[in-house]
Amino acid sequence: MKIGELSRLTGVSVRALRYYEEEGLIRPDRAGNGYRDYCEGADEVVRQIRGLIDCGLPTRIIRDILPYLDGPADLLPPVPCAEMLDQVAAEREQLDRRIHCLVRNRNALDAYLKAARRAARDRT
Amino acid sequence: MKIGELSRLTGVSVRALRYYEEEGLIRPDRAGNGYRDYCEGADEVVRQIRGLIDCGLPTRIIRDILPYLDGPADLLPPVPCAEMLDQVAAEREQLDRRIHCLVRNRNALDAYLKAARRAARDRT
DNA sequence: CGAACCCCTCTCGTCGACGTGAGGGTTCAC
DNA sequence: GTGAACCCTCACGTCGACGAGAGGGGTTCG
Repeated sequence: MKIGELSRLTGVSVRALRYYEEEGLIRPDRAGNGYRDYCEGADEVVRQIRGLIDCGLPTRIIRDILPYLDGPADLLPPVPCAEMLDQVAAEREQLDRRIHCLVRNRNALDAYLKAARRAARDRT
Repeated sequence: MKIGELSRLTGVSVRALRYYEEEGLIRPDRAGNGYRDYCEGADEVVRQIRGLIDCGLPTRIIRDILPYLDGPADLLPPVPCAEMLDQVAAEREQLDRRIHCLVRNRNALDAYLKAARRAARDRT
């Protein structure tokens, strides 16, 4: 798959895809003419990356945890030394904190919307 | 409360606090000498803001939803016109998408950690 | 053959969220 | 009353995540 197609498939700009490669997030191989050649399933990886960037994770951290997010296919832990596990666990905690923050605020918005809609209904 | 104290209390830099004011996220009043005077509870608001910024929300959106996050105290919906409710609902959906993304990835890390630790245990 | 449409690299610009002084007033302890 | 520790307002610098364009090559269609 060439970069343009991947871009259309994911809604991520060509420039951004090249940037992700620069940052080591994704590694397409190259065709004879120098064109990037993305493998099957690259679109899911890109959506994954986009989601995490939207959630405020810097590319450095995404690069670090991406190997462990590829699903149960390769759950064979690649060289799990203890410090590395600690680091992954720390990132897990970071994600957890973000989740708690977002959930709290989503719930607050829900409560507001509920109250506002009831108020609107009562006024009719 | 002066800005330095609030900074120490929240771990947010003085510069960032001034920036939040610039962006209309928080409105301290001023003492006679021109010093910002933050009210009781400002620290919680600041932590709120920090959390959302860490989660990738731009200040513009935080400014929009902040009025509806202040807890059940003022659940009296301030002027809820229909389009505004739609916009709040849309922001709610945005939060929800981010949450789903983070939860999926946190779970993936959990699965990895579990497998890795089991592997480590089995090898001893 | 040439025009249209891909793709490449490189470089400079931009935007949000601050960091970092410069230059100057305030308050408090001694 | 002076030095240290705050505070203020500009204003410029920075860093990450791209946008936008220059300059050039590949391929496909009529």
